[in-house]
Amino acid sequence: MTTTRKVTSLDVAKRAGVSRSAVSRVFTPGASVSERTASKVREAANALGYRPNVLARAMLTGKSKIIGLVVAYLDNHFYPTVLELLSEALEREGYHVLVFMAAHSADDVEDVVSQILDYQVDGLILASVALSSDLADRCRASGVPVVLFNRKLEAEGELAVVSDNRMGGRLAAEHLISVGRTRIGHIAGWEGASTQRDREAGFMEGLRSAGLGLFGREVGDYRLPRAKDAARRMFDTPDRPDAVFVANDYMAFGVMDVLRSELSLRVPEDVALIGFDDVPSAAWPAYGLTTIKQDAKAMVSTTVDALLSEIGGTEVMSPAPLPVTLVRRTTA
Amino acid sequence: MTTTRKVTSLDVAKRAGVSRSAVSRVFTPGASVSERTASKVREAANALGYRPNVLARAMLTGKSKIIGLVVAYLDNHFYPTVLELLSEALEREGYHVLVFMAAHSADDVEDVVSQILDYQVDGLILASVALSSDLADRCRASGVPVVLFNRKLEAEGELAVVSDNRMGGRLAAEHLISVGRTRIGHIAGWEGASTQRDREAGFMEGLRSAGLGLFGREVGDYRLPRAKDAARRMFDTPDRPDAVFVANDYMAFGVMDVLRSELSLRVPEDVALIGFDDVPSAAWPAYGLTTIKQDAKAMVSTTVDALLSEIGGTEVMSPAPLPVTLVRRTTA
DNA sequence: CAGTCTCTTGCAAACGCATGCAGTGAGGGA
DNA sequence: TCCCTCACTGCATGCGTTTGCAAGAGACTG
Repeated sequence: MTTTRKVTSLDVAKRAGVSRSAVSRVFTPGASVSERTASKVREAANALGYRPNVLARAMLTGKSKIIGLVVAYLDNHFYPTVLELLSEALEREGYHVLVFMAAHSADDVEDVVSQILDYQVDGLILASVALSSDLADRCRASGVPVVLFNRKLEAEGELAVVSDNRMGGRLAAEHLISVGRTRIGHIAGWEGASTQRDREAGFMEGLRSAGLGLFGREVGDYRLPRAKDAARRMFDTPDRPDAVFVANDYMAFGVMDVLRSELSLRVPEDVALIGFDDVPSAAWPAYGLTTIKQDAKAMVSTTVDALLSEIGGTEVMSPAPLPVTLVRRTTA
Repeated sequence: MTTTRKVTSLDVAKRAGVSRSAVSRVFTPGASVSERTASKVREAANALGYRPNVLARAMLTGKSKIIGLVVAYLDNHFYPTVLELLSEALEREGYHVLVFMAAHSADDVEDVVSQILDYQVDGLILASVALSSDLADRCRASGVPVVLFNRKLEAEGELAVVSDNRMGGRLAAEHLISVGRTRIGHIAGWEGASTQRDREAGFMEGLRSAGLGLFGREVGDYRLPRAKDAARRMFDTPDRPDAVFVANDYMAFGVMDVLRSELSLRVPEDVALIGFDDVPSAAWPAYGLTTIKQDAKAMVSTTVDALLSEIGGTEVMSPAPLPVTLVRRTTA
């Protein structure tokens, strides 16, 4: 195995008969170089297969062009979609994404963010994970802008991009009511999440406006097995709801599965179902899930805009919650 | 906004009353430091919130502890799963994952890999993307080990981790035959992929062993809309197959959807269906997809082992194709 | 008590690049 | 013709680390 030495700007400089500075400038947009040396350098660079070392550049400029992304629920199809969009959007801006999986414990997030900061990331996106205010301080101290995606912190002034979850919950309630349901239950996600709190608050508002109360409530923690258990508890009884608002699509699939397959209930005839997110598979005919759509594209582009602005040095406020819409399919 | 200066090893050194080398050694496992200075340094580091700058370390040691991952089909649930496993496994070894999305064009892959190399990654995992031999050379020249995941190159001696796709195809054929089907079709994935070629080859072998030929064949390119079109072409006719082997689960869902929802065919009564991968949703009752299971965990750990070995300097050969198994559910 | 060995520690030299500063030459105006 | 301007270029320094080398400090042996 021929251990090919790494080719540096000096090699290129020699071959092109110029100084290291010259080749550096050729690869730095906006620097002052004559076309003549530029072409000499480019030629030499191509011949040698030279490309600037991003890490070295990062040390010097303090900009690594990498964004840390921590994400927790990759089994929920909403997040792969988001990851893809995010990655594309950031690549378009010359950034790249360092991905970190967070277990769901706060300790783990702590740990993970520490590691991320070691990489001198230019920015940090936390998708569906909570951030201790302690940690937020550390980030701020490191000068790393942070934006929370699909989660917000009540107390702190953290930058957060969210949908109008409250309105979404309200829409869900109104829709179930509009199709004539009256015994309406709710299967909640993880109660520590702002999304859950907001969706449920809006949902309760909606019920209340119609003079209805909640017929039943179980917690699914945004996890599939728990959601199925929740469904079993809620429906394996004669006195059951005729409609449920499930806090996200992913859980709704599980709920629907136990309803139809285990309990032989018909959806929507026996029980109407509405979810939240509008993940791609919600549209698949096997589910045809009626749901509240979060506009993932808008969320992503808002996130990227906000983050890049902060990186650029302009302090920015959390954008308004993004609009959600009811997507009516067959389950309600 | 208080622009907090970045805290360096020198700051810690001063505070602890030692040299930069000392603090460096404290953070370098296996270096020679007395417990006394070590604790002084640790204390100072904690007080200042110091953590070594990974990028600076990377420059010097040449090891960035980051692995580039390029991935193309994130909508196919197999890959989020893989990403999660991969990321966890690598984090356990002290590595982190820089993710790059590749469009499906070869040009794009070229571009993407170039960018990855700029980050001085220690290794490269290409999931379901082809690698031009030109590019492979560039990587080798940079001394960056590459392993292909779920795809192999016929010609080159590239490191590749794959399942026994041929055997999988054969198992699929044998199973469909064993449940009494005789008019058996195939909906193929992208024909440029080795997975497709191997699965189909094994499948054809299986048919041939039973004296059967292929009843029909369409191409779905591993994309959902194309797979649905393929299904429409294959089944919207009186003279249709009574069973289909779909080259992966993701497409199989689409196929099943058009069969049941558009063409009112019953699965498996009218047509039996078998997929490949065993993604999580294959087990969901709404589909209950019979399929050939790829052991994602095994694939990932083999990949990580191979990559780390190569990074460690020991030349390693492509491992044998990993065993696959038939998972029988309700569609065949 | 001198000699040797082992354990620590600081010094200084890298790593690959960007950039302020000063210097070069050419061109243009007076 | 002279001087000023301006576009370009090279030098040298610094980014935050790691690490070979040599020197100091004990500890131990004979």
